[in-house]
Amino acid sequence: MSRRQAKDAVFEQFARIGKALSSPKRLELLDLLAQGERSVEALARTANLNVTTTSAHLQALKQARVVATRRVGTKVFYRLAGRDVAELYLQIQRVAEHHLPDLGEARVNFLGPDDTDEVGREEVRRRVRAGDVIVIDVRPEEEFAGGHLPGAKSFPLDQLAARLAELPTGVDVIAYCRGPYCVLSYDAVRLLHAHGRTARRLADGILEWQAADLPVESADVA
Amino acid sequence: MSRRQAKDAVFEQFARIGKALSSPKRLELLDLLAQGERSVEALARTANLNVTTTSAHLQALKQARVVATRRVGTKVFYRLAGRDVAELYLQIQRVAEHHLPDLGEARVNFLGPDDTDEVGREEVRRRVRAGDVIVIDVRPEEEFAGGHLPGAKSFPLDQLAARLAELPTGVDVIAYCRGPYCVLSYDAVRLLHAHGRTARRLADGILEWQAADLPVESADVA
DNA sequence: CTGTTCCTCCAAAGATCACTGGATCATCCC
DNA sequence: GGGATGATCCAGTGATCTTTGGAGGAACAG
Repeated sequence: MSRRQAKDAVFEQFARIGKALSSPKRLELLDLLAQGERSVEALARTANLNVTTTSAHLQALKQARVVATRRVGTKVFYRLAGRDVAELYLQIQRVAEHHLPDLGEARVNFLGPDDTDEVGREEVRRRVRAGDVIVIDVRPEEEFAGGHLPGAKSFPLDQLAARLAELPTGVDVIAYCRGPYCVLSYDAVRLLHAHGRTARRLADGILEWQAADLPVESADVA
Repeated sequence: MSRRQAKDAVFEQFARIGKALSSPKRLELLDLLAQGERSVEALARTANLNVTTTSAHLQALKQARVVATRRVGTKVFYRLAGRDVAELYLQIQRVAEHHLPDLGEARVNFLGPDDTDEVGREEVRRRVRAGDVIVIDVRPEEEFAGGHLPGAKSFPLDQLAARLAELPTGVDVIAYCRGPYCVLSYDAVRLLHAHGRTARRLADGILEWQAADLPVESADVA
């Protein structure tokens, strides 16, 4: 084998990772998997794809070794192959945010106007320790169970309106969800405002929290 | 526009970055650009592509905004759009290295057997400060000029054999080049061994050095 | 203005990829 | 074993991507 061929083979391997990340649907699947393992059918439902297509995309991700599987009965659960994959996904978001002007527009169309206040990670940590704030996790319950901010309470967005009474009045509320491109915390804060509460969003989400090596609680549902 | 469409539009933007990284040739071009700006023709020559194909790939990278251009006379110089792009590329390498078993084989085929000793970044820094080691940069001269390790001397691989006399005997030599997948430092160390010198490689290259926020010298050719 | 250099655009051919519906396979429950 | 569920495999179609040669455009030197 010539050196040129050998060199091509190396870049061919790198490109396997790149190819896995080259489809919007696959990135959406990775986005979901970054929150915890999921069955094929659950992924298909959330990503708005039919099961066959979803399975095909998952096979592509699996061949690039960025996801791994676990079988439980008739279900197959997919998960990210490692933390480095989540970091790679975050880095793509970062580059896109920094260099693609069209993303800003797409973001506003999806998340709505920037009418909610943001809070940084450090402020959240400080005020949770001080106890003068209530942090709510508005993702679906399973994702909360898979890992959440220390001290956070689970208030899935679709239960929030019905469970408003559980939130003490007169205390600042901070909502968070998957990341800066997740609509749940935006909707949650708008809902709380509509009910006269003061509420803000964590600027990013659980993924960035973990990437910053901040502590995460899991399992015991609060 | 429905929420679903808006969400798809966001992932569409992320995928623009992923698509840019989905071709082995484009990754090879990025690998070169990570060392400094280059003209289309120079890139084509080094990557073993014809100019038309190279230009097409560069347009793809440019549309994804991961590279930028600068015109000088009749030449067009391409460069990475930012440090975050270099970090994205490194993260892809990291994920590939960690999860793709085939990469190990491809790597040995390209770089040859693991018969050379490696040195870590910290040891290099320490011994450069102590002055009991000579560090040589075996990349082409232009890349050295674009930025190099503090205290390093430029000994492009193709001049190394002819300039052996300039290297004092009895002092350890450490060679480095672009990164862990760059063949130059491997060849340099083997050449030095063949001439009875003691020589080792820096485990990775200039890119990782910069990513670790270590200082880099530029311009003044030593 | 003319010729040269370097790059980009265009059109065509071949390869690869995404999606779909139907069939098949693995597992579990009864 | 029979039926149900969840996932994968397969074949076909339409779309997209890669590569190539040739034409065209920008900058420059004489």
